[in-house]
Amino acid sequence: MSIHRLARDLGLSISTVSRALNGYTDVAEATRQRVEQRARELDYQPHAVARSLKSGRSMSIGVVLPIDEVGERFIDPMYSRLLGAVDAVVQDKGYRLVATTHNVHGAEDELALYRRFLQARWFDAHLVVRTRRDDARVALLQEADVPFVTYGRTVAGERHPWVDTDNEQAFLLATQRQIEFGHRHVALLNGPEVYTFSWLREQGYRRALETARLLPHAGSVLHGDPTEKTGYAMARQMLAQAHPPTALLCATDAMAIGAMAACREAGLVVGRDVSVVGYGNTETGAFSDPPLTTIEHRVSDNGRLIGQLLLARLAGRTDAVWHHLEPVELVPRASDGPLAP
Amino acid sequence: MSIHRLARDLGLSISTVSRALNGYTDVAEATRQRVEQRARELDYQPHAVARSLKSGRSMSIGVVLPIDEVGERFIDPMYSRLLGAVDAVVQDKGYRLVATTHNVHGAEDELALYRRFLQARWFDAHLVVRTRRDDARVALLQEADVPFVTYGRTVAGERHPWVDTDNEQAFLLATQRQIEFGHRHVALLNGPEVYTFSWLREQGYRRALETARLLPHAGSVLHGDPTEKTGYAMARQMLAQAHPPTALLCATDAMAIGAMAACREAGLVVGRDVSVVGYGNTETGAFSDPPLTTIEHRVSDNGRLIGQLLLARLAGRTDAVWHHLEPVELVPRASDGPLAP
DNA sequence: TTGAAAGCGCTAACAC
DNA sequence: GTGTTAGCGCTTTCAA
Repeated sequence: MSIHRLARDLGLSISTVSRALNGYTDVAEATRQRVEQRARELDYQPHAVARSLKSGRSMSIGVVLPIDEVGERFIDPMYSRLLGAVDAVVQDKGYRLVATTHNVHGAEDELALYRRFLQARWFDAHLVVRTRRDDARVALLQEADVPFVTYGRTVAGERHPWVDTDNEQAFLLATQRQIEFGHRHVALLNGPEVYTFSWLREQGYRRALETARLLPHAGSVLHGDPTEKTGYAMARQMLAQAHPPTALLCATDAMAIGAMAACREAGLVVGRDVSVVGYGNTETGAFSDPPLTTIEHRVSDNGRLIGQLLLARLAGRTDAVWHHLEPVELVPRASDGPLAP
Repeated sequence: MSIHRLARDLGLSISTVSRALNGYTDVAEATRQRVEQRARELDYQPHAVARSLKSGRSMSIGVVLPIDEVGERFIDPMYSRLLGAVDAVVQDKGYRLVATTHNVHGAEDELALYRRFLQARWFDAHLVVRTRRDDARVALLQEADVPFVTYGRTVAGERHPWVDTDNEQAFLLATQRQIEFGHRHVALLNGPEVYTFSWLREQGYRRALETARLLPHAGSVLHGDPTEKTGYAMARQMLAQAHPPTALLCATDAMAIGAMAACREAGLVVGRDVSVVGYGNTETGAFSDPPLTTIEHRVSDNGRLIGQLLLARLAGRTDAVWHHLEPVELVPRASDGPLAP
């Protein structure tokens, strides 16, 4: 059903039909009624592509989701919550958040993918996740002058809108807590080094140690994928040291689940012999044994704010709040505790 | 950079440029070289929307992902693996899998969303996930005569392409195993009743009981969201019965994690006093305490096959294998075992 | 081998 | 208040 057929059916010109349907005032009320009625009956929907070509806007916002090396899994399930919240907000203005995947080890590199999207004008705006400190995607988007918001900061942060959780504060809190528990050797099982969030978390960790006049032990910071498997492997490596750490701070709850398994395997009781802390406050952590001490980072709130920022940019507004650092909260549970004497 | 500007820059007509770039043979080789060279230099990309309007194809495949009641989370993280695999396959033919979300409790119902997509011709093909036995989306897609593949079966299964895991066999295996362990009261903590997979799993469960000449106890099948929280709540309810079950089969690993927490809370040792089995073979289950006995269901293989089926349908081929029931495998670990005497 | 021109379905300026 | 018409950027027929 095209506007052409609808117009013919009604004995009107297509322009009149178009105007009736798009809320123009210079259409007789009776005509509008008739058109709307018939459009509903015939289940008419304007052809999205044709409308886009004419208007120059696709009414969709793109986000590229990273897939890990085996091409089988979004790096972190929390993206689900983030995207759901963004979508809910932008929907009100007729926009749609559409997600595509990028296989980290696929043929095309991520930057080329962005370039294609930008030049083909696929999206009216972009959401960039999993930022790097020096992020080429940001440079690309800035150059193309297309609206975008990043989830996570970059070194160019003052020149683009971003929303982020306070990663530094999160690991400052977690580290301080272990120090207060009497731990002197605290290890950080961090995420991949290239990402801003990993860098910030390490900053928080180091700052807490410094404040307590502790020196980070050699080899007490490891980097790797935020998965159970990696958390397990890292924890094993840590515990095999001559002087193993007594507290393990993990970049995600998933890593902490893996780390706890390694501790059990080494005959340690988590929460008594060794402290383990996660990040993300997932349900899994809440129901693990022992329940996982973790960091709550309100992903949905971040998503909603990102949605609002995107809408503001799409509306050409530059006066909206450009940056938001979401505070975090430590959720104390049973996986950490005082250093055993 | 439009084809117009590129043509002007080259001193050629846009039609010649178009043909040179699209592999037509009636273009002088020298001209083609020159055009391709310059296009690369100027980083020309055809406008995706314009091309779509002309060709009638968007080169994208849509999938609508369900978001749960709080609008914050894809119902199941395994979708990530599925979509990654599908995307990897269809990319080879220039297609792109794009995911949009649907909030189960949002303003617009899912069917209306599909109707909009179909009439606006957003996608060349659709992937339908989380099927119901009588699925209105399937009827809609069939009526619209647009290529689609479902992940999961429907009652109309013989008339549309689908890929599914053998849910029935999975729970037949899991139930049989408990019966062999000596359990006589096996409970099923199932997913939401409306979905085909829940129905099939219950079929498998009942079939195993019947074969062993056991009657399912009253109230030994519950339905709910596939989350840790729900698994926990259901298990609590089960264990509070006068004659509680000694084995709990869960629709997902996440539910099983929750169920195990409830067992611990009731003072039961999982794997000794009570059996718990999950489904999905997630990393979390592998590293839980005790490690979770579960069902492996090769999501990525399914995704690859779905991709191939979609491509076949998009190419107008109807001779391709239309249905695929992927076999499952039970992964024995320590969360279940012989009935304590 | 190349260029002119039609047209995909729609919106919006302009004419009546 | 309504119709005619010119594009949006591209592909593809047709004529040269």
